[in-house]
Amino acid sequence: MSPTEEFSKVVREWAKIYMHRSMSDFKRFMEETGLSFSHVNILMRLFHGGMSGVSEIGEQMGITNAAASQTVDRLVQMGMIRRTEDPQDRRAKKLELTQEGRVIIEKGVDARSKWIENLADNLNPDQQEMITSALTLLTEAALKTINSP
Amino acid sequence: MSPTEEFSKVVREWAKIYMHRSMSDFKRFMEETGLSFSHVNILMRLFHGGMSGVSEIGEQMGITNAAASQTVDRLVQMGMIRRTEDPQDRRAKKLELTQEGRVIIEKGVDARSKWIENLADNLNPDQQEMITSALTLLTEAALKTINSP
DNA sequence: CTTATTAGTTAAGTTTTGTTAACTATATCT
DNA sequence: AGATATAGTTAACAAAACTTAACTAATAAG
Repeated sequence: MSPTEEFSKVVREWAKIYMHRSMSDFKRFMEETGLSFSHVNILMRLFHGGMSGVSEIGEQMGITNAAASQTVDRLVQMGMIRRTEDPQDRRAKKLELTQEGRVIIEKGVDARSKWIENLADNLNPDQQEMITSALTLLTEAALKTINSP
Repeated sequence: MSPTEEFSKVVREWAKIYMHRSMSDFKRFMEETGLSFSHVNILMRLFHGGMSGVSEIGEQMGITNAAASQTVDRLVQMGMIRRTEDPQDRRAKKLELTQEGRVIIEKGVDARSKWIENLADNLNPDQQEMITSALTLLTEAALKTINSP
């Protein structure tokens, strides 16, 4: 196997393990909270960096305004999202997580981080440092490909 | 930031980029083929390593036998799966991809690999080698944590 | 000012995906 | 052989997640 093939293979192998773990964590989280994939998706977006409009959510999820409005409404009824009138433009709504919503999502995010910390415990400082440099390199290379698929 | 925190951060950063890319590729693939998440899931499992029973599919997806049977039937009607009687146990069915199914899934898998090869082009041989060692180490460490969450 | 656009909601109906329950056919156990 | 278990299918129905179309309210443009 050529070095590049080897590279390709280990990238895929690591991704397979990481994805498998993330997916099963995600699935368990959905079962525990009674939230659907779309629900978690929306709450995550509000958690990281916030977001204003109902339309924006629809656009990003590739669904109609109406569908987004209904899903958001469901989350409002569950007490996960607070929906208030935007004072700048009173047609629009400002969406943000409630205390309850934030706590639940935080719990999910923390659970995911914990596994990585666990991983670090199985690696000595030199190894951690080497992996850190390697992944930094990889991330930089990936960012370059974003505009050249 | 401590070396371990740095480690944790870059692992998450790389995962974020990789996942984002995988997800949008996956979504596009679903749109192009008209297949649902569950459909692709089943076809992928049959593609990698094959699988026999309808029940096994149900178990792995966390749905009932009946639901698995219906979804499989849908894929048979689409011409993606061939469903034959298992000669060893005539109650059971042997499921495998048809030519058409295999070609479609292969196309999806190839598209995903292509990006990684693209990535390699942005890295010189020394960098590739270093990343290969790092990810091998990381994968090994991850496998150790599987039985100790 | 009045017309058009934009943001969001609501109602009605469809599609997808799942469940439960009843059934067929084969295999296994005693 | 006869009772029981297993693999899968089918029918009837329920829930989730969409869509389209009609509607309200606020803003932007002529």
